[in-house]
Amino acid sequence: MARTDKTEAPARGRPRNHRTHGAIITAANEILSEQGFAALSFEGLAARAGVSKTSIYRRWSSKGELLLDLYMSEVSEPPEVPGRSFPEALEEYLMLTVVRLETPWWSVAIRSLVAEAQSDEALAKLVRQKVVGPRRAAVRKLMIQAFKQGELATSADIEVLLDMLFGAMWYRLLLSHAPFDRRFVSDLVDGFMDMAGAG
Amino acid sequence: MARTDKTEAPARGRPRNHRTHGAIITAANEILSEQGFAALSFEGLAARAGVSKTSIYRRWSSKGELLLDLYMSEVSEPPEVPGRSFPEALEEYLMLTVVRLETPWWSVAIRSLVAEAQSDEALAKLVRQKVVGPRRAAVRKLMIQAFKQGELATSADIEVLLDMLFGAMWYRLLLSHAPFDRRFVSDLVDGFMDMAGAG
Amino acid sequence: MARTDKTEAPARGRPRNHRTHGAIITAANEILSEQGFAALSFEGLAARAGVSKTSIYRRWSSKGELLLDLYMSEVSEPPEVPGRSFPEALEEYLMLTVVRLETPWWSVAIRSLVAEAQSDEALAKLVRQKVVGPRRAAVRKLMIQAFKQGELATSADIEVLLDMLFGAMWYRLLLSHAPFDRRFVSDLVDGFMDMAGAG
Amino acid sequence: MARTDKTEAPARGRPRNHRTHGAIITAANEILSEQGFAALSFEGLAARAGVSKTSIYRRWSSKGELLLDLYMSEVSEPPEVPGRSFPEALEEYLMLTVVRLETPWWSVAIRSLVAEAQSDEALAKLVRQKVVGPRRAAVRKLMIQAFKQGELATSADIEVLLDMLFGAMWYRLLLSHAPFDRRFVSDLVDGFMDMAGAG
DNA sequence: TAATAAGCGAGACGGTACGTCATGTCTTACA
DNA sequence: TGTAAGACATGACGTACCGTCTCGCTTATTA
Repeated sequence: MARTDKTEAPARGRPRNHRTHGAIITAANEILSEQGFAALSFEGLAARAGVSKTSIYRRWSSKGELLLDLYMSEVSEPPEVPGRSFPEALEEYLMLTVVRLETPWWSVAIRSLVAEAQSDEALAKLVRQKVVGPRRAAVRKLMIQAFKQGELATSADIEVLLDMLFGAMWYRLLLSHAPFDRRFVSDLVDGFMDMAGAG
Repeated sequence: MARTDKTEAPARGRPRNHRTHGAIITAANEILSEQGFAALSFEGLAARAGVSKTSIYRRWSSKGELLLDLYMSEVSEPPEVPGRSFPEALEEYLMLTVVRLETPWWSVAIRSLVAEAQSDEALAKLVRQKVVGPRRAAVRKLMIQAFKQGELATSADIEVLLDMLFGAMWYRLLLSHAPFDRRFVSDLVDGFMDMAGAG
Repeated sequence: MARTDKTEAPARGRPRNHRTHGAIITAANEILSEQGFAALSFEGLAARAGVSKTSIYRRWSSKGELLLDLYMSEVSEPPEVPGRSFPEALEEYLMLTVVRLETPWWSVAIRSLVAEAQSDEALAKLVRQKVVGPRRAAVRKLMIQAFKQGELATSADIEVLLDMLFGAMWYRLLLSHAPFDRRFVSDLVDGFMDMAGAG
Repeated sequence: MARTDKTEAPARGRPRNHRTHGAIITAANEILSEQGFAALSFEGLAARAGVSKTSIYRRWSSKGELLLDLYMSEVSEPPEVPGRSFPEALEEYLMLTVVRLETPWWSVAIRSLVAEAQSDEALAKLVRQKVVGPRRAAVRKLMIQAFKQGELATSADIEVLLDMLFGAMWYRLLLSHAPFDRRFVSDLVDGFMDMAGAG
């Protein structure tokens, strides 16, 4: 995360130039799209953005932090659409991810994020907080409601149910043994409801 | 994979020295255990193994290839134990993975392998062939038998069922949002049987 | 030549460290004296000088360039001593070279410089500019004066005369078929005056 | 020199294959013509000639030795043409060298030979024996005859005279400060005769 | 005719060095 | 204090050659 997020900021000395900031973000996104995360170096990024390395290090201390920032800056909260049945709501929610990942940038970003997190515990923690947690929370909320309304009927642990749903998604995304597409989400939700649905 | 796997060589030139080979493997395993995959460089590996860089490049063209070889050389086929019920066989099979991953070396190896594969399609393909595929095949076989014997009763696609089971495993392993332990496997199998089991 | 010779830099960024510079020069001179030019590698030089390879490459792009710099930094202009006859002045001038080359360092340096220039046209050009040209100019000046004052009497082209004198010097130096010593210079000047002198 | 030149040769074991020999020579000449001596490596040469490195090392222990062999194999003795005046004979002799060096191959070969000899005393000795010595001997012979016949009149040491003539040639060849061409040889001989000739 | 000896290609091997790239830190002048 | 520029030590990259070696095989001479 950008280090200025410390909220205080009494603003001493020369203020940060937001054009510098933007140039870095833009260049990073371009490199990510064109060559992937492995090709993203602070050195090359500085050159492409026309910015000094110092200015980048001042904002992010690792490639992972920068990557997470890029990722987060693009995510927006899904609109709550009430009045749906559980399977509809679930499919709609999961579909958002699939649709997003049809854009190569997103695919590269999220896969790199997880890859990077394997050897960077700080980043891993952030990923759990910013990416994994909120999604589980959203679906957990849907599930609890569905249990209440009798749409779900299983004695399995709800956390395990979340693991099975999201796990299947990440599994296809990261291991690529089969397509990660709308059809898959549809099948996944159908299969899940077939097993866990009431009736 | 080591490049000598090109089927049958007619044995020309000076043969490979298996001591050299062994020294590399040993040193690589040590570095992996002690410092992790990020600290594994061909340069340092050569120094530690007392071997020239050329001798390493001759065998593996990337760190990922080497890593997969290290991984594969340690895997052994699980003994077939007949006469079990499906949930017992499934739990036993999945438990093998959990037990293995209690050793830090295994955890580092497999997580690095997947991380590396995110930006190396050739490696990704090998991982699917050597790691993902056989495991799915093994459990698929168990499932088919279970369906026949009436232990499983669901109309969900079998591939989706595999995605949910293995997905949950990988998800906990790679995202670490919750413990990846024996308890988890037990809960997972219980939950799965609760939903998909007959009766 | 060191790359900073680009006229006047407006001094941007961190300035070059002259201690780094000095350490390189010193180490290079030592290696040259002790082991000769063939043993001079950028790798070894960096190690000996306690300096990074980058810092060397930043200054010189080839061993030849560095060598010329080492050579030039040691050369000083010969003092003009007026009131001599032409043969005395000539002998004194050429003798300076012989005396210098009695030191092994000089011999190694200049011979390596010419050797290197055989396959490096950029270096060859520099050698002509910095080494060959000034020496010819100095002796050409003496000759013109000698012609004016009647000390030389020959209709041979002055450039050819220079070729014969300097050529004889380089020939003995590079081919080593006979000693390159004070006696030789003395004989050379005597022979030259015997043929080209007036009277 | 090829190591088999030891004259004895009771010929045991499998005899050398002259096609192998020829392939090496041919390839070496090609590389020399196309890319120069600096680009000539035993490794690359073996590949180009379709020959093993061993086969090359068996014949020549260094690039210099090989180069001298290439050079010598192309040289033929100049035909003695009697009945000429000294300046005519001298010019004809020196002109042979100039003409030969108009071919790039020759220029590269001889310049590389001298360059290499600067750091390889064994090669230097061979060059003196095979290249420098015979040429000096030939012209020395001409000079002695010329002195006897009154065509030369100078008290300068004959060795110094040879140094001036050949020195001027090598000087232009190796330092390239001025053209090394027929015009130069003509001027050189003219200048020399102007100074040293009788009358 | 068998033994012996060398030639030969292929290619492994431990080395050394290459020239480049990226890291993260630093130092400077200027804003 | 931010910034661009760039120096710096470090360390790794992947490649090229070096000169030596070890193989299987071939081609000669000698016993």
